[in-house]
Amino acid sequence: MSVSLAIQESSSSRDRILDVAEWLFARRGFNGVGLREVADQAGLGKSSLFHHFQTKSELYCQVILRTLERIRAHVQPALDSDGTAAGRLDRVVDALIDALVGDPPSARLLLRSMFEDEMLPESAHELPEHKAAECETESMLSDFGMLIREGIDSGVFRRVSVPHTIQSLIGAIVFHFASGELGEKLIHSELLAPEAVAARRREVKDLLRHGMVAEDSATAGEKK
Amino acid sequence: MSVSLAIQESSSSRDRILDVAEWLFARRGFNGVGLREVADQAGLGKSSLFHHFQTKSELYCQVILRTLERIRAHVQPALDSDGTAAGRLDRVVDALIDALVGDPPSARLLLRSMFEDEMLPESAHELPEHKAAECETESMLSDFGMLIREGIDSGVFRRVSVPHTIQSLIGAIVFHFASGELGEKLIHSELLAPEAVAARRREVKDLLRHGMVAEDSATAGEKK
DNA sequence: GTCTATATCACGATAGAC
DNA sequence: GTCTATCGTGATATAGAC
Repeated sequence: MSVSLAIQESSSSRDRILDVAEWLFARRGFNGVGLREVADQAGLGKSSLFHHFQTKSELYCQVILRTLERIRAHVQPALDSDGTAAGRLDRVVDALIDALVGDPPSARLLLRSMFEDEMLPESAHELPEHKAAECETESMLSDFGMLIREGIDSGVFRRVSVPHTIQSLIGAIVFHFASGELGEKLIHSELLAPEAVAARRREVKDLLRHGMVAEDSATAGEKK
Repeated sequence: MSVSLAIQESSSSRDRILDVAEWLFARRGFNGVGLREVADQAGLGKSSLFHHFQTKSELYCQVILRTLERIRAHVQPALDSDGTAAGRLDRVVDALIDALVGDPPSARLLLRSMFEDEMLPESAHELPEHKAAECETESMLSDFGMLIREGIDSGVFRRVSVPHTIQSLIGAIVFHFASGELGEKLIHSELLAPEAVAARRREVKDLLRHGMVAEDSATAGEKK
């Protein structure tokens, strides 16, 4: 309906295909999307796709890789910024949310890609795009980990488990923006509405800072 | 390989089909699973499935519903328990983790089901199993919300956003156990290994209690 | 680069014997 | 309740004209 639209009329066929495929793969997954539908929405015949991408897997992997690189581009300045680990983590959270909001299908696409690897054909795992995507993922998770580790070592953060904290961050951020109808029913708003995005930023960062417990200054150390 | 196995030889055909389908749908999604494969692994011919389930959609919806009901059965006692909202929330977290760990495919299955609804055929949305599953989901989210609301009203929790906190909880808990290879690479352990599960319980509950910041008793109120 | 036409295959579902 | 056989469809991918 109003979901898939425009996509830019003045771009190259290749970019139009990638844009259409990104939306479709995000909403219905690798196996749920037919190249016929991609071709139609990109304004081409089905066979024309194979002049731009040799296989469906290659198209898929290029979509994933492009999304990861966009996120990296958003997050890198925050990682490189100055200040305490806590301040930088806040900026990373903001940058990650910026990236996901600026590329609406990306949250779902990434969440799906995390557990749809095994339903790609064997051959897809040999594609350079696939390996590059894996590498980019590892690299970003590693950078997040180093930031958290630095925060612990400098005494700014508790002695959290670094990998578990990364998992919680991904869960709290990426999952939220991937949650679609379920999330929108919960928050009674579109996930990408400006106030909803602002609220999400605030809630995630406050949760990271204070947890859920009220007035921990007064009762800290007493509980547990 | 070592993933799909045994499944109980002494159960009814119907239960074997449900068990096999649960594993397969969890790993590859609705469109990624063929009834041929379900039948093979259940030890039946493909056509025999249609004597137990009229359509693939019906099989899928019954798998989802069964999973939701198992989770409800685990979580209900925690919701009904006594004590502060904080204590009950801890028990709910534990119960939810118990449920996900006790039914290994369930985390992925649920995460997938949250955004695979729209790739089911139209007819599936009219199935009683589908409506029951939607109802069960809403009901459980509502119960979580009431618990958090009560914690805020009684002054135990900060004035968090209830729906956003639910989203963070789902993200931190369900996503983690659905994250598969990615999560296992991060934590350097199988997700369901007892120590890994114990660590996850601890990390999630500590994050809810204290956030990430160290020694908030000393610096509370100074930041922001 | 894009098209039409087609090859090949797997899918969900049905019919009907046993 | 399970089977074999089959129908109709839509998938990825290819061949080759324009």
